[in-house]
Amino acid sequence: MTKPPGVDPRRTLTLRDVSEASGVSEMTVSRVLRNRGDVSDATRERVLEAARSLGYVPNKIAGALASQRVNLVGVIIPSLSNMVFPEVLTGISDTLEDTGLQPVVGVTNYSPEREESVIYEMLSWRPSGMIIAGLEHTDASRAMLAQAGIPIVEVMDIDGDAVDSAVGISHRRAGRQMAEAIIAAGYRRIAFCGTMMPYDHRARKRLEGFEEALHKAGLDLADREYYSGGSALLKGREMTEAVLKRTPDVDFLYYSNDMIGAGGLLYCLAQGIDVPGKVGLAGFNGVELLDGLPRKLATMDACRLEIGRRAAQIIAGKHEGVIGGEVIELFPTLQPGDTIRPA
Amino acid sequence: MTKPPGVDPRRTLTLRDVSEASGVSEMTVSRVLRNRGDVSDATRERVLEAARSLGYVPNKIAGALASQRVNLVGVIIPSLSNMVFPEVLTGISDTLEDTGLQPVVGVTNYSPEREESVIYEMLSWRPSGMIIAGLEHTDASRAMLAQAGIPIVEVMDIDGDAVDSAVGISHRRAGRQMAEAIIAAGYRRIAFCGTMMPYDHRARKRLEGFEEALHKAGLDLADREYYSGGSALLKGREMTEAVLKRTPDVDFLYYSNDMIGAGGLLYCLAQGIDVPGKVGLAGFNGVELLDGLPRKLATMDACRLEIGRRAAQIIAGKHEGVIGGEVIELFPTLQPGDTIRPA
DNA sequence: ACCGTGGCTGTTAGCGGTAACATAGCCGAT
DNA sequence: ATCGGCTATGTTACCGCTAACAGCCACGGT
Repeated sequence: MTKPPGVDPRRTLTLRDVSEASGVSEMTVSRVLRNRGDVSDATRERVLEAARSLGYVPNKIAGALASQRVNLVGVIIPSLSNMVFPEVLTGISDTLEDTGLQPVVGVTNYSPEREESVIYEMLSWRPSGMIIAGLEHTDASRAMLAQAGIPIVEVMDIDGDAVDSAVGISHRRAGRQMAEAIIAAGYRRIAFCGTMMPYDHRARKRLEGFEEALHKAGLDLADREYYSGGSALLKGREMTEAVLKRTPDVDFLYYSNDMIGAGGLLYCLAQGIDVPGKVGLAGFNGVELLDGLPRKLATMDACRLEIGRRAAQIIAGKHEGVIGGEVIELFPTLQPGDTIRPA
Repeated sequence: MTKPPGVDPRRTLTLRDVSEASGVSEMTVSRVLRNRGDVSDATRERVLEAARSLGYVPNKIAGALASQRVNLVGVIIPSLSNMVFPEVLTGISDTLEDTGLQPVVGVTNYSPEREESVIYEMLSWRPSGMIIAGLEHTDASRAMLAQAGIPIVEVMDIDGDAVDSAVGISHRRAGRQMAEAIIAAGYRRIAFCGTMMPYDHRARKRLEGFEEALHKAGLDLADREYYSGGSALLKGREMTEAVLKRTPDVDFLYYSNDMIGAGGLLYCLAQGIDVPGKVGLAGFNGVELLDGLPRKLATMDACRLEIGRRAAQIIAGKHEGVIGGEVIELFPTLQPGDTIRPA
């Protein structure tokens, strides 16, 4: 808050101002504004009227300090441009809505150091709980979270050890399932296109599961291509072109997300390539965007809304007193769409 | 992590704990942790070591109350799923990065009532400044913002009256310019597809400017179609089909945003419609997504990053002492792409 | 009349920091 | 030796609100 020097006639108001304007003690005003304790209707009316006419806005900083209670829940995610995370956020907000808790978002840009400082910053506001994407954090981050004495929910992923609670899917399993479906459909020359980001652990785990299943079937990735930055749709197009030129006998492309998958799909259609006959395609996430494409891309839903909801429920529940970490695994369903040929 | 002295091992730590552990006063610890004032190197080291080994995280609530300073900037936007707003946010974060200020996001879902309560909630944390999308707010909202005694920047739009400062483009003018370009290219049977949302004031203003320019040229909208909810890409496709079936002689479709425009483009291409020969198309926003489409959609950049940056600069500047509302108009450029035929 | 009771309101003492001022050494200049 | 001027550290008084408890008053039962 900027404190203007000198005597400011528009000094920010305090309980005292409302108390003087309504002729009762500050405590009574506080009670009225929080709907707590017994206050007579007459007094309540007078106080509310005074507060309204003055335009009083309570100071939650002081309130939080005095009551040792903060109705905020920190939510830390890697990015806002991924679409996946806003959806998780939606699930969180919806569920928190009627608990009196409020989400506060922090973004790390997939950087562990940045994540560490965002965690530190958030904890310094003493939130009631924390929801954070992923299970991979720096040692310092984990220590801070563990020490904080508040419920922590790590979301999206359950392949690893949680600090406290976790809600998510097994990306390794998801990758495996997709590979199995692809193999079952008869594809054999399978390539992968994905992000270069070393810190997208979930994409990495999907690929690991995917390759594991390939190996089990005696196969290897026929080709692979990575990108970073830029328009995902465009990159998908470019990577697809690169792979198909370099390894013409590829008959399936597995993308680390739907956006690049959509780019690949548009490329194939524009080139007149028979999808899914000559080349099959699959992505990951089940983003809404896909509904508008000329053909439906095979994908797996990442249960984003549900993850947000369950995470928020855990926080809201603990807030009420429960303790102890729990791990909730959700199971994504494979949506074959129109880009894997029927087995 | 060393176990802190005292009865409750998991009690949250305070300055006093660090002070006792390092043998100096709380004040000195406070100075070290904020890098303020003169502290000898020896003491500094000792304090930092103690703080680190205890895992102390300062309590910003107490700090803010005592110092009357909060390094937060409230940012209120209608939605996170629009892509436009995350980009504005990026501009804001980037600029705020090295000012010690930190953005805190609130989402209104295009509801004025929700906006009002988000404003109230945010102001109750006494932020250093506030950035809020749009110029249209309830009377109560405007009053709160005006009274708050902090810099307020309304962003995206400058067609209207600002509470304090504003940074944005004229959507009315943007609509007009697009109409003029379309008319100049020889199109005459022009239709509009857009959102139904009554509170998307900027889309409304663009349409108003657009129609104004049509009227000036003696034209009227040949048809119009609205949607709400669902996948924008899909809706664009459906609306386009509906318009072209209902009014077959339409030769141009103006979309209220790029996403539905992209859907329309994909539909036209799939139908083998000659774009831009038989039908021209244009959207609005200049979203990155468009780069990946088979053909480039005509659009106008909404200067989102720049808006975020300038808004943040204003807050950061005022924070340093400057006062007085300023209005900054930015000028979007028309990107004709491949979907308006050359004039 | 007395006391207990319950409804309403006020008083006191912090919450965990920080601003502002006070103080203790230590130095060199007088 | 004295003093002023540093630098490094400590002390005090809040910031604006709320938990916990204290006080007051009207009322009804005995």
